[in-house]
Amino acid sequence: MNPQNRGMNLTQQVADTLGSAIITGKYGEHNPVPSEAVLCEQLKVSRSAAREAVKSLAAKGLLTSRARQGIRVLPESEWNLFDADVLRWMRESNPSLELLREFAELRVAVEPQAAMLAAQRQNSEKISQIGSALNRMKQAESGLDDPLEADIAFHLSILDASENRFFSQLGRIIDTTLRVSIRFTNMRTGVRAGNHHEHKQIYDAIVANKPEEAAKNASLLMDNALAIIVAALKEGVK
Amino acid sequence: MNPQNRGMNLTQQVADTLGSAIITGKYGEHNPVPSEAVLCEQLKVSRSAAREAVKSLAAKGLLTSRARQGIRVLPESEWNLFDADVLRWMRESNPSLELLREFAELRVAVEPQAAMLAAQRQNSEKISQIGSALNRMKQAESGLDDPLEADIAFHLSILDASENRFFSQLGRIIDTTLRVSIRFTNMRTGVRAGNHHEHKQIYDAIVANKPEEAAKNASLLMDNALAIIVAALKEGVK
DNA sequence: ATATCGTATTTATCTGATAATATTGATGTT
DNA sequence: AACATCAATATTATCAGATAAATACGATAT
Repeated sequence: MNPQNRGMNLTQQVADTLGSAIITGKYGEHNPVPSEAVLCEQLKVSRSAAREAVKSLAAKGLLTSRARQGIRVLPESEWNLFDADVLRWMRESNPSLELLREFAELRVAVEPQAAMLAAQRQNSEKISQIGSALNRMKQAESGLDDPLEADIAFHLSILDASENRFFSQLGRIIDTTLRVSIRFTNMRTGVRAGNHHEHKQIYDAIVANKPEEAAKNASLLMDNALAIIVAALKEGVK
Repeated sequence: MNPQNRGMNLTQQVADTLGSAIITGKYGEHNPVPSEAVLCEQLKVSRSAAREAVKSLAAKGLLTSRARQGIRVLPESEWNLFDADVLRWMRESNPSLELLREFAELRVAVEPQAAMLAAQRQNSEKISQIGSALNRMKQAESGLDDPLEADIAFHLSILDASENRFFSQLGRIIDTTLRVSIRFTNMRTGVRAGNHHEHKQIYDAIVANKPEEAAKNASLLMDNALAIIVAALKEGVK
C-alpha cells in the first residue's frame, strides 16, 4: 500500500490506493478487481477496512459491489470528476495536460458568469474580499506575498461573491487544480507581473456594478489561460 | 427508516435516511448526530451497516467521523453538490426554487460554452446524436414522442459533443434536475411548441461549424429558462 | 433450444472483542 | 490566575468469525 500514512486512517489509505489504481486503469475487462477476500489478503487488512473503503469509492462513482457479482469498476463516465479525491487521482496518474485543458474550458465558462453575478448581487462584504485578494496580488509583485496563493484567493473570492452554491462549490475543486494549472501557465509565460492589471479590471467592473463588463474582462483572462495550454498541447508538450 | 426499499440494500437505505436528515438540517450545533452505537439502536441495524453508510456520506462531504470525536456534520460548503444523491436530497428537502435558479445560472454558463466546443470539435457521430434528439423533439410536437425526454436528450447530447469530460459529467446531474426544471418552466409558459425552432438554431450552428453562433443561440435559450425562474421568484412563487 | 431449478460463490449483515485516538477534567507548576 | 502536563474515558477504528441473502452459472428436464 502507498506509504501515505500522513494522518490517514486505514480505510482511507485503502480507498486511496484502490481509487488510484482504478483511475490508473490497473483494473478492467481482462483484469477485474479482486474479490473482497483477496483484497483483504493482498492489502493485509480486515474485511471492515476493505469494505468501508469500497463504500467510499462507490459513493464517488468509481465502482459498485453486489453479492455474487463482485466488485466492478464503473465506466469512466460514471466517475465523479467534481470530487477532490477523484480529480487528484486523475492528476497523479495521467500526466494529462489534456485534463488541464478540459478544466480550463470549464473555467472559461464558469468564471465570467460568476463575475457577472458578483457584479449583479453587489454583496459588499464579499466584494471587499475580492479587493483584499487583489491587494495581495499587488503585494506579491514586491515579494511581500505569495503570488500563487494571492491569485487563487482572487478567483475563489469571485466565485464566492456570485452567491451561487454551485459556483462556490467549484471553488474547492478549482483551488487544488489551480495550484497545478497556474504553476504551469506561469512557467510558460514567465510569471508576467502584468497579471495584476487584468485582474484589477475585473474587480473594478464588479465594484462599478457593471455585470457585462465584468464578464467580458474575466473572459479575456480565462481565454488567455486556455490559449497557453492549447498552445502547449499543439507543441506536443506533455 | 424510510420505506424506500426498492432495490436498495441496508447500508444504502441507512445512507439515504441519514443523508436526507442531514440536508434537511435535522442535525446541527444543538443537535449533533448520535454516536455510532445510538445510531444502530435507533435504526435497528448492525454496526457494519451504520459504519458503511457513514463512510458513503463522508465520501460525499456530508460528514466526518473520528475516534472520540464522534460523527460530525460538515458545513454546507463542504457538501458535494455535484453528486446526484446530494442534489436529490436537497431537492426533496427544500422546496427551493432558489436551488433551481442557481442551477439555471450554472447552465447559462456551461451550455453555451459546450455548444461552442461541439461546433469546434465537429465530432460527426456525436453531432448526429444531437440531430436525433432534435428529431425526437419534432416528433413530440405531434405527440409521437415524450417532449420532456426529447428535450433532455438534446441538451445532454450537446454536452457530450463538447468532448469535455467535465461538461459530459455535468450531464448526469443536469439530467435529474432538468426533469424538475423543465417541467416547471413548461408549466409556467404553457409548453410552447416553438421550442423546437430555438433548439434547431443551436444545432444548425453546430453543424455549420459556427462556434460563436452556436454559443449565442444557446445563450438565448438558457437566458429564457433562467428568466422564467427569476420571474417566478419575484412573484414569490415557491 | 428453452425454461426451470439447484448449487456454489460472493457480498451483505450481524455479533463481539480489542486497539487507537482525542476530549475532558484533574493535577501540578509558574 | 493562567498555563502546561497527564490520566481517565468515551468514541470510533480495526480485527475476527459466523450466518444470511443475492445471483451467476451450470445441470436438468421439457
